[in-house]
Amino acid sequence: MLMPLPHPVPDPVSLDLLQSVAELGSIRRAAMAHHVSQPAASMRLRALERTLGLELLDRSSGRARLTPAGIAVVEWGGAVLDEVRALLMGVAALRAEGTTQLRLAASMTAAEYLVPAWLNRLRAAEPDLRVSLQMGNSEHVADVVARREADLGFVEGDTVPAALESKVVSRDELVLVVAPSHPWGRRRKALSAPEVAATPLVLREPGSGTRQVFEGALGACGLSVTPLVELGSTTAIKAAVGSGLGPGVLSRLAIRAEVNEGRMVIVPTSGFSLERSIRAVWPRSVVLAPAASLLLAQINRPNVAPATRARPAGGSRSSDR
Amino acid sequence: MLMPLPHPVPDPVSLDLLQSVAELGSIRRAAMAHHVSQPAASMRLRALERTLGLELLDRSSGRARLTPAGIAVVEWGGAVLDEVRALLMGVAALRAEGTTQLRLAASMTAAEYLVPAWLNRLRAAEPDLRVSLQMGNSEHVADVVARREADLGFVEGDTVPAALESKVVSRDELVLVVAPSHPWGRRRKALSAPEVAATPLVLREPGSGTRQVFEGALGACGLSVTPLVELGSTTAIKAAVGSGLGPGVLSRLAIRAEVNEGRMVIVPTSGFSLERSIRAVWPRSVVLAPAASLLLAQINRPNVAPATRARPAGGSRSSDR
DNA sequence: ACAGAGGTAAAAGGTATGCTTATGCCTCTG
DNA sequence: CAGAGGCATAAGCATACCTTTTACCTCTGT
Repeated sequence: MLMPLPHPVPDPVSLDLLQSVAELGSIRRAAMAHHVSQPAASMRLRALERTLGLELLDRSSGRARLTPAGIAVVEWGGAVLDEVRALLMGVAALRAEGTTQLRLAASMTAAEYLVPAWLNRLRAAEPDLRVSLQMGNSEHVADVVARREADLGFVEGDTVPAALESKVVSRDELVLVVAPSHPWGRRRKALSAPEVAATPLVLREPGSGTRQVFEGALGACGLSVTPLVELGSTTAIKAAVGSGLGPGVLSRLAIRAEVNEGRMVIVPTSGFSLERSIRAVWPRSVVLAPAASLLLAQINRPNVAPATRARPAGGSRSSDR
Repeated sequence: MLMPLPHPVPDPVSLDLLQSVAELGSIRRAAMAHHVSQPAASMRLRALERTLGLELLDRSSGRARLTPAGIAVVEWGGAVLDEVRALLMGVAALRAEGTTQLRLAASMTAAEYLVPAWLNRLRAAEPDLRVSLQMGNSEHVADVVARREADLGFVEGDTVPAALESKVVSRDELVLVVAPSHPWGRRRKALSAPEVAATPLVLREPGSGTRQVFEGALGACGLSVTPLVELGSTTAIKAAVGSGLGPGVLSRLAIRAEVNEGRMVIVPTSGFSLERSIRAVWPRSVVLAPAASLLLAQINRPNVAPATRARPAGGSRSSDR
């Protein structure tokens, strides 16, 4: 089970303020940018230094200058703030009901793991674009798009209604994961379908989408699953697997961070496929809404470091800043 | 210039509490895990719902259950919390002075962008390992390691003292970046060295490491730089370039998030190289400290999704969860 | 050398937020 | 139908935060 956060937690607002100090070069200007008085900013920064136990600013020369530790905290805090912004983008989209220029509908997996990042990217090109997001299962999404209640949808799977145009934008796959301490944690040889079927697993409850996909894949081999425990949420499964209860089955997207940070290990399997595409879908016979086509372009333009470039060996998300 | 965070900012502690509700299935147990009373937890969660403007929990059935929006916020919040944890790992390492089992020394670039992720990974294998981190320029790091005041160091460049063993663990590179709105934002043809030298650029101040490297690379072509403005911090340059002031020169590691989210664009260049290795270094004639070799193993074990697997097209860090 | 400007810290007062304990209501279960 | 588990409300208290005012410090330019 994942531990709660240790007690002295830095406040995002204070980290943001420190960010502004780094950008603007003085506490006074940072305070103005945040619409607070200068003493308030000074106090916040001092409180931040106290909770972190580090001297972030050198005030001895009149003007406040960042210490080396301060520079590091600015960078690390920037990563925190980026995630906060992504969360806020997602929340704003979920909340927006009327007065939106781009109405999205997405399956749970796409909405949870992909959409906020895309929105964050879209914001760079169109800061004032209002976006709304509707979540549901893939059929619901296709339905909503077909009825023109959403401009663009994101669904899992390769079967889309004939009335919809579609394009693959990402992939997902269910994978078998264990805690690093598990005997399978260092296994290199792929597990066969019968071996997987014979193993008691931490699974979602019957009827859930991932459970159905998993049962279907094993069923295609004439096998059935043997649940160890059945839990109602992805997070609960992560916690159970992470605590060493047993192997679990989860979406690869859902455990990317855990795997990158070494908190979980993917066990290779063979003999059955749990891969699914994630597709953008939109009404055929209709011109794509301008904002929707812009979003699609943003998603597809691989404006990132070339794939030939090695990712840092550690590869954790924190290094992605 | 990067805008300050919008006003209603979710509290990490509340997000962590919501995480525990998702894991444990009830507000009461989440409250116990966080060592607060049940009403306090209930109030925090209600406050979180108010600030986000979303209904996260369905309390109508006695037991509190996550709504679809709640599930999404749990996942998005998890990304925030991972970054917070990485920051706390880094801060703890910076603060730790005595009583540590692993003493690290790292150049600024490595410490800012790589070390916290590695520490986060190390924590999964050895949760109780105490790590200390010292920051400095590459010569200082090599010095500290040679004097046995650190067990392991991370430096930039390919020249290491003969007394030290070394191993490449990552790469870095200075790149030319512009705002997406800049004419060069869509340029595909690489800029030549003379073109770069003729362009007024946003640069670090003379004497800084990145400035020296950049001047050296152009100097090797018989050219010199033409500064547009000179700023004292990476963050200030990011802000200036992002606001469209002009092209800037920064470490690729420093702008990974901005590029992934489309807030900045890397302009291809040719004719001069600004690449550098990042190497781990340790004393030759000495057995590597056990914790140090464990860390090295963690860094090198590519226990992540296979590189052959397509990353999500959007590729922002938020999608890395 | 000196005056002015810009920048930061300290003190005092008022407001708001958060936590705790005690208590009541609701919903499932047997 | 009774009991248990779980969540919300209420009252009281402590703490944290922001604001304004004031004072000290450090650079800069004449």
